[in-house]
Amino acid sequence: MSQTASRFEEAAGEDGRSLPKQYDHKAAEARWYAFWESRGYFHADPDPGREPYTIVIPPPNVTGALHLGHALNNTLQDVLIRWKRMQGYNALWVPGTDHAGIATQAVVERRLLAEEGKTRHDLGREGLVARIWQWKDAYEGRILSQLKSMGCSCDWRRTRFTLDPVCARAVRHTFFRLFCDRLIYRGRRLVNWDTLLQTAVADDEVFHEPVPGHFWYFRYPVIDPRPGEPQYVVLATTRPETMLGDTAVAVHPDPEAALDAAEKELAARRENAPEKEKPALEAELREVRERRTRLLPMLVKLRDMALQGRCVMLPLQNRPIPLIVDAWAKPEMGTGCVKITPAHDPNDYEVGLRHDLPMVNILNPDGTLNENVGKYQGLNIPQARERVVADLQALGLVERIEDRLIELAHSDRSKTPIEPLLTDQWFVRMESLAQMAMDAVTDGRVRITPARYAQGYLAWLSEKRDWPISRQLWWGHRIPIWYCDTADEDDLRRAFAGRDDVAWHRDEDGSRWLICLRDGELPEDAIPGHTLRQEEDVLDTWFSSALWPHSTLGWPEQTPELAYFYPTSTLVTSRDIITLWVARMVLAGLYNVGEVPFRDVYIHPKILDGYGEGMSKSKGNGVDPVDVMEKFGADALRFGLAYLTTETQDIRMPVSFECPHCEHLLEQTRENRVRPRITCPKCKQAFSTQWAEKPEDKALPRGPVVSERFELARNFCNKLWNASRFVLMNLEGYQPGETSPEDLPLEDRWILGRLATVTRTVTQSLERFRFSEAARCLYDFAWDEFCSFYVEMVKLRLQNPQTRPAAQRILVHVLDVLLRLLSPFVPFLAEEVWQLLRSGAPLRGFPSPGEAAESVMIAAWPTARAEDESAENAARFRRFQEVLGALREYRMRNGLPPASQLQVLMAAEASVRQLLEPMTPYFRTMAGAVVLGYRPPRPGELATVVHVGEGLEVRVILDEADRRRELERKRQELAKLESLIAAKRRKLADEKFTSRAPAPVVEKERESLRALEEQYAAAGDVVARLSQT
RNA sequence: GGGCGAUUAGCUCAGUCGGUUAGAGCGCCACGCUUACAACGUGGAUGUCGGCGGUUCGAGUCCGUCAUCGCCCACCA
Repeated sequence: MSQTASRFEEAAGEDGRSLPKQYDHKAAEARWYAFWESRGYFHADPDPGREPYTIVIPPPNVTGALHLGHALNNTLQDVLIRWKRMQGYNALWVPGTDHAGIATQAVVERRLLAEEGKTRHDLGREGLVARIWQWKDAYEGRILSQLKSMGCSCDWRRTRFTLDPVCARAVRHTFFRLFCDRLIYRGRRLVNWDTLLQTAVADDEVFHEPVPGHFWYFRYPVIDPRPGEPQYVVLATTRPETMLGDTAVAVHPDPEAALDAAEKELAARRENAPEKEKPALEAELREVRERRTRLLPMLVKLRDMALQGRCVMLPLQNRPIPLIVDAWAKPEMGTGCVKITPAHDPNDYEVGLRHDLPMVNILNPDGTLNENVGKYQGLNIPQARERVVADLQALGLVERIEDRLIELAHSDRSKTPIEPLLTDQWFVRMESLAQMAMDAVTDGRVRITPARYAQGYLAWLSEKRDWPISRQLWWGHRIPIWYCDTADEDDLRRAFAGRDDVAWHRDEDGSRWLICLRDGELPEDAIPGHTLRQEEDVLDTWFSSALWPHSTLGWPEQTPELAYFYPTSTLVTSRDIITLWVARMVLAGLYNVGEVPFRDVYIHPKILDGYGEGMSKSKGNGVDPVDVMEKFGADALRFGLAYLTTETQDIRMPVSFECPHCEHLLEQTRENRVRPRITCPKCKQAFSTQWAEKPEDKALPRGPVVSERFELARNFCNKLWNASRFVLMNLEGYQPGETSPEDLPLEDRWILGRLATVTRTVTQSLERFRFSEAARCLYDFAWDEFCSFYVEMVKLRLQNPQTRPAAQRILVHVLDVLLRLLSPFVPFLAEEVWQLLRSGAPLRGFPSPGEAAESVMIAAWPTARAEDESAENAARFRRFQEVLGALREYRMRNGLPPASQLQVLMAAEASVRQLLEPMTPYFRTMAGAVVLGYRPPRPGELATVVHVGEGLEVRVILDEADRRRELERKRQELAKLESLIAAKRRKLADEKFTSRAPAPVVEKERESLRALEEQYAAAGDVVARLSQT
């Protein structure tokens, strides 16, 4: 026995009597995690003799500490990995963290500015990156320790970071291969530009939010209008400043046909629309028709002018721009024509490409206007907007202004408005890669659970939009490209002769060489006589994340780990990164390794606050799992989360501040959750929150944020602890031995049968990722069956030296199996009890004893003993439970004092009597009822019926004082039974039912009617007897 | 605009293949500290299963529709 365990044994005492009445989670957690680690239980190494089961962690961002969503994600992974480990799989859980490029750099930059008033340019690239590494070290440490305190059984030797040398090598090899395969290219494209962080961001990193704005109507003068032609074109915009970059005005090629089509569509929609929407559609329809008279003639004229190559004058810039013909201009919208700003709008960009328009970029990377806008240069966007509108107004070119709510694109990271900007970026060509990833799901090589999420995955991939992978940041994998403008191809061939780790081709516009290197760095003078310049940009974080399942296992090296553990088994993640991450892992795995990265993807629910909003740092409604563990324990956190993980529902979790002074719980509201300090309404003392920044706030004790929804799990843990204490306190004289099922009393055979069923249910639930189902099954069994019945009943047998040994063996065995089933959910508690049980009962089992494993986490997962399951035993035990329940109810209803004894008469058929007679002592201990005999009441004996079952009537001897009340109750009962019986009879008299419903259902109804009639007869009999004087 | 999910007790949620009188935890009421457990025990009260229509012998469950809430995708000069 290890030192840890023997010291523990001493502390526990010999018979468990000195164990505390409340489970001390803190002591157990520290003790057993260290024990597991010291034994190397979390380690997994390739072993051809065993089947692997692998999970790679979704690497948490090093931006900050873990929140409750991570706790859920990792709890579920640990449940799976512990379960599979116990099933005998060689179970590997690879841990690690993600550098989260843009997010982490943004956090560190923000802090740098707040605390030191410096920007990244004050530190320079190296300085800033060094700062971020410091930050990363601190938060990585904190994250890993949070995972450990949750009990996560990761193989910590294999901890990876997406920016570490192993992952970096994988990134470089992937980039190099993609480059050689021409699947990576550089091009000038319109991208989402974050002007605060000054980087491109992907569509996925953009969210839309309605903000109040305006619709401005401007007039662009027509150049040299001919008679009958309009003097100017009216255009509408929500972003006036972009007009400075306009290079055309578009009009539809056939405005009349377009209006016809629009009208037709609206008319059709109106036909099918529900009444409520009809007025709105009606109005739209009128509007379109009205346009025919109001706008159509002019649109036709403008179209003709466009075909003649006519121009309008762009005001303020005094630049002629062409009228063009393009179907993008919808006659049914706006003013019917549209200004084209190719460099600052995605749709206009497409128009610009079609018509080969100049693309005038008007923005600097920081969001100020550049040299292309003359006197507006240097203004920021709001300033420029104001000036442009004012200047146009002064020229009389503003027709009108309307208020309007605009769905404005914002950057996920900086929360500032996104500007579409034309820049040089790197892209991955998605066509073939996306198809591979789609096929993997459609043909079932990757299974997504719940299946409905496959739809979004496929829809997103089917767009096959190229993936912008460059980011103008400093924190990340630098793009391994060197530029050379001056060399010719011969120079390159000579310089890199014989090297297979260098590849090159020309830039899209042919102006320069792009040279890609697989490993290491290229010196500036790698090509004699020419100077190389390295690309400044870094790669999108998801580029390295996409490689995670194989890069963590050592790819591109053909490591034994890669060969053995890849493809991994299950990926557990949340739905918001199915496209960003899951899809990209699938395509990267297929491209690099030629095999899918995982067989199963399980998508778990999201944790929401009491208002149904997602939890986040910025909202201030986040919960730190450490706070929950501190208050309730790691096991309660885990069990509580698993219990709440159902198929379709997100987890709604109202949260409270806990006053650190008086433990009062203060419900968190939208209003109070962002305050730096709160005064407890109960004890009137102040405490600080996560928002505390001022020293005087920070000095206050912190009020943790917790949720009462973990109480159920905490109470359950305590219940398990006390049931275990009971077993441990009754181990004296325990002797392991063979037990034959035939010798066991009903309660033993019942609990063994239930144990088998529970074992099968829990196993099947886990196989289908039904975590809540598994947890509920264990909860109900442990509490309502093991504790409330089995333990209560076994107490009697433990007192009798004759029956004690067998009772002990079964009791110990049931606890043993239960602990193993619970162990993936509540590993600390299970281990604590397991070790105590091991010192008192090292040999145990049914029907034959065996030696208990040295830890529950490496014990064998139970298998259901089908031969223990007996529907007959279950039914027999249920009869006992029913009688017991009826007797208890009678006691409570009549407010009998606890010490009083019920006197019971049973009228029973022989078989029922045979069943109930052995239970006589239990009626006494569990219901305070003495069975006087198996007979009907004698004449004059005052009694009432408390239970009627098949072949059984249970009566209780009545006090004269209770007669009236009981009479009244029975009369009410009769009335209720009467209506039930009437309904039942009607149903059975209905020929449609009896002829069409399946025979067993009809028979069941008949039986049910018979039972009701018996109850009715019995109650009637009681009424008759009690009514007599 | 397209898609997904939800609506069951005061609150948070289960409810398997359509089949007895619809469940749990918390909260509430009554009684009880009985040597495993008051973080507990025993018992109780609480329901138009969102509305309407349909299929069916039978609907919380299946279909249609409406309402409300949440999420995702696309788009809006």
